[in-house]
Amino acid sequence: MNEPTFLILTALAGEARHGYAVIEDVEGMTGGRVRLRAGTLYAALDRLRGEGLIEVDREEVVQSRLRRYYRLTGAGEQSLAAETARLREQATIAEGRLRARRADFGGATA
Amino acid sequence: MNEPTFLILTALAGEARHGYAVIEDVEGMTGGRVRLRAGTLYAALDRLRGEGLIEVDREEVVQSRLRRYYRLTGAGEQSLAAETARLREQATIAEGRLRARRADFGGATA
DNA sequence: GAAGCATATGCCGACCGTCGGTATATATCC
DNA sequence: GGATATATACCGACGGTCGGCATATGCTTC
Repeated sequence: MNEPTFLILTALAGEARHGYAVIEDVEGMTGGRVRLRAGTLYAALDRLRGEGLIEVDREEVVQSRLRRYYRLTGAGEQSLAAETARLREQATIAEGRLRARRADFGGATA
Repeated sequence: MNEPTFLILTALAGEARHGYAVIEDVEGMTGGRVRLRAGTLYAALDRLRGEGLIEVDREEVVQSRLRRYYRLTGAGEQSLAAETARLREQATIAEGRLRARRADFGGATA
């Protein structure tokens, strides 16, 4: 799973959100580092819907603008949980190796 | 940074390794889940070298087969550390939301 | 009142990185 | 002799993201 996809799923894990709200939530979540492009977001939303990881929650019209809200499905929740566990494992492995490296003073042990 | 790239960097964080050894280390590290394709690996190795994140450590000939060993550069180490921190942060955010969700019994609070 | 920005969805071509296969070559195992 | 493991490398195909554009409305600023 790629980063944008993971972030979109995480945004929807909080609560049902419409597309633009996902962009904003992801931006806040990443400290401004990631601002999803419209093309990326809506393509991913369609794809994720096709995969059954998210579904349309409801549609609202606010100030004559459509808002389509999405929510995580059970499969989406499981998928996000699995991906999160994977991320954590990989981070732990990488951190361990990085730490061992530094204990070496850059490789000059002797 | 994509997963294969991250895993390659992590493999080289342990010690200098040649291409095929990276494939094996990544396979072990992921519990057999990820077996890098030759195309993916060598393309990534070339790219990473171009970006200055890794460099050739040495070359050996074992049983008339060439082994080109790569190692992480200082920039590569920093890059991997930053990526690892990012992974951990995102995992923490996602976990928090998933936990909050479950505390809700799937949204039916009332 | 025009310009610019935020909101909101959506399409499109370009690009990057990975996949999957193939090529090449040697050694080992059955 | 054929399959598998080792080891590097190239290639076309594909998927997903980028970046830009289109569309439309409302709000703010000048």
